Amino acid sequence: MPEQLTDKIVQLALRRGFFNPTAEIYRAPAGFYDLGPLGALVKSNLVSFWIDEFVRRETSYEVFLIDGSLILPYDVLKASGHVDKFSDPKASCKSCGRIYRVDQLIEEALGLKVEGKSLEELEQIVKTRGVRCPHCRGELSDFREHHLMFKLSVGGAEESAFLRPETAQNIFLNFKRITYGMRAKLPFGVAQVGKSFRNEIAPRQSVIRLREFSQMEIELFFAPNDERGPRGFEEVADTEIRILTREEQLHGGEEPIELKAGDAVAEGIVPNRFLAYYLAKEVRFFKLLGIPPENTRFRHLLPEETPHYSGGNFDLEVKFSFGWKEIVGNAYRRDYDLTVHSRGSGEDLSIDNNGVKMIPHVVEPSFGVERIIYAILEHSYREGERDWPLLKLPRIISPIKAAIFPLLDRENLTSKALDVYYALKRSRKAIPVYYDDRGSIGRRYARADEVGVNLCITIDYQTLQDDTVTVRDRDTAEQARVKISDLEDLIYNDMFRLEGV
RNA sequence: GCGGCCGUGGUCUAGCCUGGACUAGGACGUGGGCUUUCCGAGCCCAAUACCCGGGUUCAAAUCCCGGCGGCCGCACCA
Repeated sequence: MPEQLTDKIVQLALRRGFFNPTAEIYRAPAGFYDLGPLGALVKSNLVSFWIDEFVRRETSYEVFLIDGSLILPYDVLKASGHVDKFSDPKASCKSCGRIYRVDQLIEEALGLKVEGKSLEELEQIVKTRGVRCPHCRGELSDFREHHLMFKLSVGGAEESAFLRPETAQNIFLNFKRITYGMRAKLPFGVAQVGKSFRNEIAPRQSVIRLREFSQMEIELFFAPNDERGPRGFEEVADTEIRILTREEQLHGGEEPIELKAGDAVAEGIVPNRFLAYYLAKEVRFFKLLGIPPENTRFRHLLPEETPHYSGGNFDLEVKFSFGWKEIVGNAYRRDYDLTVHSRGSGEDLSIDNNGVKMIPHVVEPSFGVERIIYAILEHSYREGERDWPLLKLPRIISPIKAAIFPLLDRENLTSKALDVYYALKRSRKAIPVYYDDRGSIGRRYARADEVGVNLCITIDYQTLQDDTVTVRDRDTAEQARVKISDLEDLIYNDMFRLEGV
């Protein structure tokens, strides 16, 4: 059985410090991962790049970046619907201890539809109809709700609260202040990057399904009757997007249709231009991250997969070695969130749009950070191009931008190399670099390639004569000789080199 | 959460079935030393492992039970 790509990526991640299970030395519960030194750099680079592309350099409307609390009071999540929707009724068998989902047990045993019934009602049904453990016929007891949210109690009064199950809620909670404080006019966006928490039953696949994970999200607020869409929509209207339609899925098909973002709206497949704008933007974003469009598709979620208020959800799925997997969720949530929070809080969250009072609609692209990191790793991993593995990370994402090597471990070369290294370290540009003089030069190139170091700088005997060094490019392995005085700018410019668009 | 398979240094693994000679072997990697004038060269030295707990036994990496973790399938996945 050949070794799978996922195994290789996970091994590399462990070995070289990209990520590893949390509290490994204690064998802690699954679903938590720490980013190591290189992983932390990759994440920080990815987040910065995303903020650049979706917030700072956004010219179609204003996007405000906020940073909200991870702990949210019970009432917020009750109003949003999470308290009710994010829990499953469970019970355990008195004699064998197995745990079951009560609703499924009843449906299987009695063929009854019990959706929407309360825990107490379900317990009644089990008791009166004599539903028993399917495994050992034991009596069922200990009926309780399994929350997919982590429950907390806050302060002396032990007020009930949860770790947020998505970043989005903070944005709705801050909506009124942002519209006032920033004098925001529709359309405008609010972005947030941060942790979310879901107490998954079975977290799996390393960093793909976590109980604690990071999201990069935008809530884009707009007037529902705004058919012009974002400023500059024309610029992205020709972008080809690949959509796995509902019809195709109903036939069990896997083939996406390909059409222009503008046409997708015109043909009524994508509900509005704001959503289509993001779909097009995402295609470009991931292309820059080394994930080609042909390895992506937008899956139009089926009606039963989306909440009743959804105006259409399109998951951006990427082709991994183990199959297609969602890495961005794009949801048209209409006015649901602001409406329920108006009702829940008693605060009027409508907005004055050119003299008309209204509750704006919202489109929400939500990016899963860890999944994207994993996708980038898989798509940049190369075997066979060299005698060792090579990680062709996008240059802007790679954790280390340059490595400094003396050609040989000789005093005159190492001291010169360290001079170059410290000069780069001290630079105001704060470029991540490292110094290595261990083993042969070839081995050092191999070590650098394996973690995607963009450039390798070698100090040789000629350096001692004329203050020039060789610069080796990771992707071509070609070398150029450059002046030491030009190095800082060269490395700095190189790390912003984008390929793909 | 259910079912199946699995858990040996940093990584991959040999050994487990058929308990004892296992002071647990190897490869790669790592640290140190020598060597080395541009793509994992070579030599020497060193450190590091039987997931945790209980049981059976004169004796457990090996057999049994439980926990934790991993993989796969089902379920779940705003």
